[in-house]
Amino acid sequence: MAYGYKIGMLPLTTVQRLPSYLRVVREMNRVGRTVVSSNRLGELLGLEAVQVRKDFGFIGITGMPKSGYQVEELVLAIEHCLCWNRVRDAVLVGVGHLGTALLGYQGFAAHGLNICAAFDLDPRVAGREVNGTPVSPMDQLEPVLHRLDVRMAILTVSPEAAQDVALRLANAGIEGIWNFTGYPLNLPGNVIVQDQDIAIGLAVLSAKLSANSRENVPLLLEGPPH
Amino acid sequence: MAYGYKIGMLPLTTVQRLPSYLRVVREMNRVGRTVVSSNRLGELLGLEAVQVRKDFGFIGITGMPKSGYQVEELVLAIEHCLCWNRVRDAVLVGVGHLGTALLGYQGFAAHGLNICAAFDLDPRVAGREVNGTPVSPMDQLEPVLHRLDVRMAILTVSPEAAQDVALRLANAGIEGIWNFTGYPLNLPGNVIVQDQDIAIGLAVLSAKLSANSRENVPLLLEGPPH
DNA sequence: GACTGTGAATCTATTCACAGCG
DNA sequence: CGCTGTGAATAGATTCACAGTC
Repeated sequence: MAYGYKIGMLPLTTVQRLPSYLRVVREMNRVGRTVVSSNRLGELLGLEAVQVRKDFGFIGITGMPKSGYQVEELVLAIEHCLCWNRVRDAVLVGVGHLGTALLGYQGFAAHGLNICAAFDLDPRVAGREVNGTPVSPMDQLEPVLHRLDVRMAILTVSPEAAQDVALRLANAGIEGIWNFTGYPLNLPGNVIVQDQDIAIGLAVLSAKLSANSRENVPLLLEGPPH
Repeated sequence: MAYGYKIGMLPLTTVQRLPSYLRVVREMNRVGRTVVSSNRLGELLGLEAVQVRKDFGFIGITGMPKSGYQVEELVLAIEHCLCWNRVRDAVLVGVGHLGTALLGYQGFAAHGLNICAAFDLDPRVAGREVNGTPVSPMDQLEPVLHRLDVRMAILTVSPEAAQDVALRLANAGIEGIWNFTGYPLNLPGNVIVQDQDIAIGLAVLSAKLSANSRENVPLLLEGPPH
């Protein structure tokens, strides 16, 4: 019930690896390389070659014995899986430090994402443009959303405001929320929430660093995974 | 070889859930709540109660039948696991949109992280302070690092510069790199790299959104996980 | 009765081993 | 041969079922 192993027909873990495959094969495509083996890709990304082959099997890509996979075919197939071959509009709510950074991030174009409007409570921010995107006051949220036909929202407000704003987004017909607030949103089941909690990465790194230190100090510790 | 299931003696998945537990129990502690059941925590975080109990077992916390777990004990134990109860210094390299946002992020204090110095190539940025942290030019990286005794670095340079800068950090004695560049770093095995790839979250959300659309359109699709 | 704690069962993901093909 | 593709084996995470305790 809590887990969510599959997305459509793809394993979640496969979907999570698609962006890194895509980055590499796009670069290969750019420099004119036409084929690549699972072995080479695995080497570049720190994965087992079998895993790469299994993943490509899931997204319906089949390679050629002896030579490998067609680079261009891979680019198109992965973009298709993620819908990154067409532009998806999104709105951003909360133009603080992080919201501003995301509005200025150039990479979204390569991921088919276009932030077409932003919102903020602060009257000093609302009304202006931030990194090229017009910012409206929060009370314009519902009217603007009704005009725009947007399915996705990026939530970068404070944790305290997160739940309220998310509910307003859900009621205004938003289908997917990319939640940067760290607050665990409680929404009707038809709204998809993707949590992007920066603290998780920091937690893993912190724990690894301290496990590393304890290795040099006398303490019981498990060896590396295999 | 590629996976990394355990951190010290804790399962990776448990470590990844610790930040959300911590956020909730800190809030409970703040408002004066002294005990909490696994059931209640699971409900708040969208997890099974058993999972919560298993996780707490791993970090050595034991509760009381009938009443539950001591909130304060949980806060201390989780902070201890993640080393978030003492301050860990870090440097940040690459003061662009994202780097600036991270320098302005107030939440790091709650995670025991203090960014004590930043670096950037751009001479217009280097020499100034950004959100309270002094920014030095890139050629000061090694000298400053030798003076500071810092173990961790936050990498927010462009993907093109990522590998070079990471190598310099590794050579200067940095033990852990929090890598926001999306570029797969290739470093000596004693350096811990934690990738924070924003594209992964977007990929999962994109895939879920389009899987959702296809549900309403005629197409074969698996039901929810269970 | 309402919780915790845990072995066993289940489900998922990764890895192995090897057949098949150009 | 050098590569892909895949059934079988293994490892890990979650969930179930239930015994134990206050």
